[in-house]
Amino acid sequence: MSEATQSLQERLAAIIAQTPPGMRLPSEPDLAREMGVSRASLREAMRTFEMQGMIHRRPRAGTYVMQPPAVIESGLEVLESIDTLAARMGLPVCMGDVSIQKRLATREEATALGLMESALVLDIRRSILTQKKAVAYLIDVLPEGLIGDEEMCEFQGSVLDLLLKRGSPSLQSSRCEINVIQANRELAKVFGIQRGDGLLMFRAWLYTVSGQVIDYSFSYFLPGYFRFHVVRRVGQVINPNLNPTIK
Amino acid sequence: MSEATQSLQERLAAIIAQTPPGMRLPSEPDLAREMGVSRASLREAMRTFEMQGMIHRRPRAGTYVMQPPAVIESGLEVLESIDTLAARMGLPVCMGDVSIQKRLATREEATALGLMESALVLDIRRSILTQKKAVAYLIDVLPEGLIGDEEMCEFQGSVLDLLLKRGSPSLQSSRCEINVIQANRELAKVFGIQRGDGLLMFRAWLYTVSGQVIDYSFSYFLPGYFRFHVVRRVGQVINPNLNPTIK
DNA sequence: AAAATTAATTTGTCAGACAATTGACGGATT
DNA sequence: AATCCGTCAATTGTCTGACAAATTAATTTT
Repeated sequence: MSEATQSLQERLAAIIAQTPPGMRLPSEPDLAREMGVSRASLREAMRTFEMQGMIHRRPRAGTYVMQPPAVIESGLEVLESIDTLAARMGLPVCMGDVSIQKRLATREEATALGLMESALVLDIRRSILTQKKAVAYLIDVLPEGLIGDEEMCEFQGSVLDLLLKRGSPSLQSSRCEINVIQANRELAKVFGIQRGDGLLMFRAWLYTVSGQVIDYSFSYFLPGYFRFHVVRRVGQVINPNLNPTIK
Repeated sequence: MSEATQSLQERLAAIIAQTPPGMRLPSEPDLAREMGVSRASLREAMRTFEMQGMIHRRPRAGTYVMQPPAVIESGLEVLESIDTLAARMGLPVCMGDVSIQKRLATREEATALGLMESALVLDIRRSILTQKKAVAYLIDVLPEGLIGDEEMCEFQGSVLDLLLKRGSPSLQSSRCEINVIQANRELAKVFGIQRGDGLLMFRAWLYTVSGQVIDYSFSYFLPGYFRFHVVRRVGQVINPNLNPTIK
């Protein structure tokens, strides 16, 4: 997305945010003039927010600001590191023991990352502490060689943040599977809980824009310390039958 | 969204789906001519799919079809009933015991639904069985009077499907909070598990287009029978500071 | 005062145009 | 023969101006 477009979207977002829910926005010609862009460009940006359910366009009547369904952007649909999340939730956290090792990929990991079975992977494990108590345990598995040793030195606790900061390869999205598991011995020890106690688990595949998986991760969370949510939409997403020639 | 717009989006979705990932789409003038719409309209539709990450537009180079990140539309971001989900996953399910009662709202429920503390609510509880084993337990709390008695007769197991079928009030989205809890006595009995065993829990607020909550629900899932996932995007969502005049 | 008519708005769509940059092609150079 | 470089068509981003259809407000009529 171009910079100008980004700027237009941000400015429009601000205008929408400053308009009380239920109120009508200025008409498109007025708003376009006011913002110094053409009506066509404005309409494209409008479509963005219509997709997000932030505005509702009634033909020949006007464009209305919707009641914000809580906070549309603060849910799981936006990918951010646990550290960033914890910081935003006001939870004072620090990184516990870090374990970094190179090893052979398991079959599961090789499949997930699209590697040969004998490939080497980088295994990064660390816990997140709050008040000296582990509340999250994160395991990232990446193809070996992706991150240089000198880069590893400035590892702050988040593989995602490191990749984002580096800027390459460009990341697109993460597929995150949500599960509940019973703590095994390793996890029980990490969290100081009983074996068999329930833990929230995310299994995630991090995709680049080219569609490759460059991070396969497991995240375990002690119940009660994190609050994840998703905004689910009522049938707005167009759902074509996916590429039959490839499938 | 108008019907013509819907049609254009569906046709464009089909074209995108039929184009192998990585390939370039026809240029905008060509595609617009081919589809019989103006370039401006086509670009608005394009923006929709760019938002979804299905295409990538490179200025002065072309529009490229992205590798579909697994199935973008089958995650939690689309709101569908457990019954619909189970059916799609090929899980043969049936509805277990149903309990419907009118009662006074608890303080928590009154807050969630925006009702007076002494208001009446409709409490619907039911379990979902597969092979005579409970795998999910659903509790919906709605304002009393929203659903008529005659409508309750054709209750098939999903409040959401009932509301969607009726069409009014128009639903917009659901805010779904994800948690893990330890089974209490009631839940242990329902699922036939031990007290303290971990369960996946969704707490959800169902919003109408006018921003009102019309369903406050708790859903409990036995681990292993359902697979929920979310596609998380890397910073595409514009995040304005929400309405300061209202907040 | 109420109803009917009229006029002004507003979104949806279209056609045509220009700018800036990319990427491929051909030619020149080493 | 291989490489480098300039040229040029192609493509997206953006703009201007316009019209249709329906809604909404204002005006007129009964």
